[in-house]
Amino acid sequence: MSSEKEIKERPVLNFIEQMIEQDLAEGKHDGKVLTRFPPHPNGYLHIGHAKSICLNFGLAQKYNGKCNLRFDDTNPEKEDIEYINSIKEDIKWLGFDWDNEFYASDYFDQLYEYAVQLIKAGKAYIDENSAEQISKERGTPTSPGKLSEYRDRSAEENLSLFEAMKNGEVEEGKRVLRAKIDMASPIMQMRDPVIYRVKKAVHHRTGDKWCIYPTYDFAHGQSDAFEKITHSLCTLEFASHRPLYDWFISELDLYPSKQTEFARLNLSYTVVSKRKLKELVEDGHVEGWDDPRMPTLAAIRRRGYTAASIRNFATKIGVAKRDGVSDVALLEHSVREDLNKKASRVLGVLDPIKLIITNYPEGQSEMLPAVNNPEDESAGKREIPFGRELYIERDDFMEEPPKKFFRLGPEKEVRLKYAYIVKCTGFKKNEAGAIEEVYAEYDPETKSGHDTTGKKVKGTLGWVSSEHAVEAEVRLYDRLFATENLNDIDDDFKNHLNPNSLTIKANAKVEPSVGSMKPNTQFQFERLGYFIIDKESAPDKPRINRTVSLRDNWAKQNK
RNA sequence: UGGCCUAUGGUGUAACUGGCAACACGUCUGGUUUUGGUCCAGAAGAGUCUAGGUUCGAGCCCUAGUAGGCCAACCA
Repeated sequence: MSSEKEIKERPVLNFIEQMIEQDLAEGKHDGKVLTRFPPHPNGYLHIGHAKSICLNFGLAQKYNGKCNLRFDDTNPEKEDIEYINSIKEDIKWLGFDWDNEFYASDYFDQLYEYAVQLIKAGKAYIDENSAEQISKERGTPTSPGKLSEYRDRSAEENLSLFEAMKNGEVEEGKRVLRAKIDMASPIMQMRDPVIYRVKKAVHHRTGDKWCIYPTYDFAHGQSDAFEKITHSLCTLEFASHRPLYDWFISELDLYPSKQTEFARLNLSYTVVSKRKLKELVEDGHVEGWDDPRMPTLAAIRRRGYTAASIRNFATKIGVAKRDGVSDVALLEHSVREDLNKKASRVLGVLDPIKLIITNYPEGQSEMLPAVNNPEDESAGKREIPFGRELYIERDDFMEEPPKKFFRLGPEKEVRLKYAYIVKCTGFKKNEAGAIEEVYAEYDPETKSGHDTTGKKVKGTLGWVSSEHAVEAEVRLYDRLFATENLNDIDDDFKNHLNPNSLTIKANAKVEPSVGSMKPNTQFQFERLGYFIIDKESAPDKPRINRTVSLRDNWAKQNK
């Protein structure tokens, strides 16, 4: 019995946690765990980065370690300070804080010294071939490369040539520093990789101090080592760089940080690639990087996803080496789960039609108490106005309803949430044949909370008093793409965009309390979904974004 | 004529390191409900890529295949 219990309670560890616990058990790194999140400040963070952030910061928390934020800024041509700020904002929003804020550029001096050291040891040389020539001589994965004609220069000559590079005496593309390793290696990265190149660009931090910059391979591993990172986690595509990562650590006798690769996140019905996202923005398929349909953290936040829901999602998808596609349904489940407990409920009508209670006195209205959150009693109550003329959802009335339709139709009875039971007595159509008004009679004895009739109805409808309603613009978002797995296609991914990813309900009617909500307030429109007041909402006409719809068994049945 | 990685329900992960394949999402039933939400109860769905081998016993180990991914930027 006890063993059975132990099994159940045994924590499920991913392969990285298993490795760390083994390292800890063996007393490696003095029992320390130091990770880092190393973004390249050349774009906005997306949900895939969130996985990495949760992993790196989460590991540090779990094992009482630390996690650095390090900007991998080795290419001044592509980087921008704007991105640095947005990256920091996103990480903080996700609920994490870094131990140190570092930049690869902090290490440029040291890196330069290491390059010199390599040259002196005969382990690096200046190549004067063009990029094209170098590429050609590198060979292919199945055939060995050719030795560069410059490979065997003396250390002295390399040194002075390198110094000339550093001093700005060399044009871009004319000379590079290469590590001298093995041009026949089956690992392409080991075929004398370029480790320094000339770039006469102003760096956002070092200004014009340098006109040569280290490549990723010469900067990343060393930066890890300088910071004494114990576990350097990166995505699968860097696996073939690991031998080189280790080579530098060994040749330069550095702290033995260990690189471990895990599968990046793929999400169904969207793309998670900076390049592709950029294309969507630039081609105008979305309104910007924070268009709520985008998988960027800025967009997700604007859409109304909570940080907790993203963290929970990251936990649920786990970490492994096999690359697959996670289901957005799990992401959606994660927000619903979080918001169900936190979001206040309000009434709103997206696609309004009039409902007139013909036996309710004209000019009269009353305030009715409504529960703010049935999942959280402490959220309290509020009062909402009821009157003779209401708006209800167009979908909630059918002229010829099927038997399982629990809403309004001729002769049908429903409860108006927090109010009365009403019975439909008729309706009016316009010339086009669309329903314009629905008529009903209410039973005063069925007032919510005071119903003495014992009457039972199958359906409950949301409504808004037309006299008191606030008009709002509601944006309904659907999946950005119509294709589930965008990795499987062989045509342009933009052909798979979902044409209905955005629906704007320009004249939604919402209960008065919504009118005074501040931007970024989240709530549930009962029976409809979770929503957020957009950050650019206008006070006179709220702009509201739908985060996610509620699960809807009725809609499912009717598919 | 290469190297590295991966393969478990529809999806994502587990399987105490060799002992009846589990959890979550999704799907489907039923119940509760003044949200067709939540919640509760339950069901279906894989025999672990294939073929051999080791073993009393293999998803885990070995061999050979197969399939997929990554590697040939002066990107990261």
